[in-house]
Amino acid sequence: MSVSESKKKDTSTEEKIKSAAKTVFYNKGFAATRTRDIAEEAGLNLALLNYYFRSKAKLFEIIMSETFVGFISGMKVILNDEGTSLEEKVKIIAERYIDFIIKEPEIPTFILTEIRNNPDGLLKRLPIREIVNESVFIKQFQEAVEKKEISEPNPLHFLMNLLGLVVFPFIAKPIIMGSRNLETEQFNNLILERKKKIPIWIKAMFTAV
Amino acid sequence: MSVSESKKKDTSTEEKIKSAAKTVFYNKGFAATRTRDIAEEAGLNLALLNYYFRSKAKLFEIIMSETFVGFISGMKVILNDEGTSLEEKVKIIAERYIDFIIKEPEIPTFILTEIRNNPDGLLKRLPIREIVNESVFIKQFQEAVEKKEISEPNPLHFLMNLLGLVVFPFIAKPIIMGSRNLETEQFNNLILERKKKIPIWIKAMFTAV
DNA sequence: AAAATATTTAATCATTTGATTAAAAAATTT
DNA sequence: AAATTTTTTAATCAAATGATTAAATATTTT
Repeated sequence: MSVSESKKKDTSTEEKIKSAAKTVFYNKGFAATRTRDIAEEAGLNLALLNYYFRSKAKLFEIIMSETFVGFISGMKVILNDEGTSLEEKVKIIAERYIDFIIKEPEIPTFILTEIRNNPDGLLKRLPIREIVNESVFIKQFQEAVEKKEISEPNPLHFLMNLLGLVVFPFIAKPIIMGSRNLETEQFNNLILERKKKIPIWIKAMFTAV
Repeated sequence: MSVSESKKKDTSTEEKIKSAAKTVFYNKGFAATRTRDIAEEAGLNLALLNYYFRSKAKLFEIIMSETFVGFISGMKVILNDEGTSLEEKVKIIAERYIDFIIKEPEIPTFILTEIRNNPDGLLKRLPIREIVNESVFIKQFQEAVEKKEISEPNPLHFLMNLLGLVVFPFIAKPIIMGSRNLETEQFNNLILERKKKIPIWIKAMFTAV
């Protein structure tokens, strides 16, 4: 494939629609999104949407799948790395996910609200159960509990706290920004501080005294 | 007002509509809710909705206001109590909010998603700025920082972490329940454990060594 | 270049959905 | 009990919205 071909594909109509759909779906959710919003965002005729993707639902399905896979699949790899300690895993998750979400800050709210509207359908696709039940992380956690290095026996609390610390500020972003009249840059700086702080906080929370 | 009158009012058509609207709006959000869903949930004719509340938007407005006030106003009182220490405030917030949300678990997601869809309009109504900038809590926090009892100088991190630990599990509820095939009761037990744990975690995170 | 195929557009359809209306029924007042 | 007011219902409207179609344009293949 030539350079011009690949460039052409990047900005092809199909890609334009997908990109516009992402933007609109992320910000408004499925129900509040009009197909006309997507067409307008893409600068294209409405009929192209159905020409390329057959229906709003199908298009959404594609966006959602890609988003979920992009968000969660990395997690599985990190949590199954035999070469990193528990502490290192926390560090890597905090850093990578904060960087990832800063680039696409609407994703957490998007995922959580769309799962609310269709829990069964979407959850089947995500390897959450494997992560929580069979991962290297879980083994390491249980070992640490046995060695009394960790005071909390339930790994679910550990994961909830870690993900909560990482993700919650993005979900509450409008409230946080409104509470102190922050601009996006200030908000992002606040969040970036947390890349270093979260691993320290988690360590303080869970290491047995 | 007689007993029968008050009982009648509790189950009056207007109350039935409000109650049904709460249920449907909480679970699906404004955009995904059809006025017909509300009428059906209430077991009433669709036209009654407009007869009593004039429009879907007006009805939503009422539900939302009541929900927001109920959720946040208590917080302001707790954080402005001169008679409780920082540590006690954390304990009270964790306990009260977990009890509150267990009764209406959809509220956090409802609030956060509806704020996303209309940040300016709704945030004006909430006394977030006063809480974060002028509360007794803030004074106590700053004193503790000066006395080097607390290592983290920014109260926003403290509040984000506290609220994140309390609220995030409810937002991620479908994922958490799906991850281990939990029933609602098991999920609630997991959450109830956190009433005691969160104050301990917060203390561990923030007390200077 | 001609033919065939793929893409795009404008117009239109059918359904959904928020809202209204006029009449019926119920409750309240006189 | 009659008159009046309030509440409820069934039918319908109008706008929004997802989707389709047929024709026009562009691209690719022969």
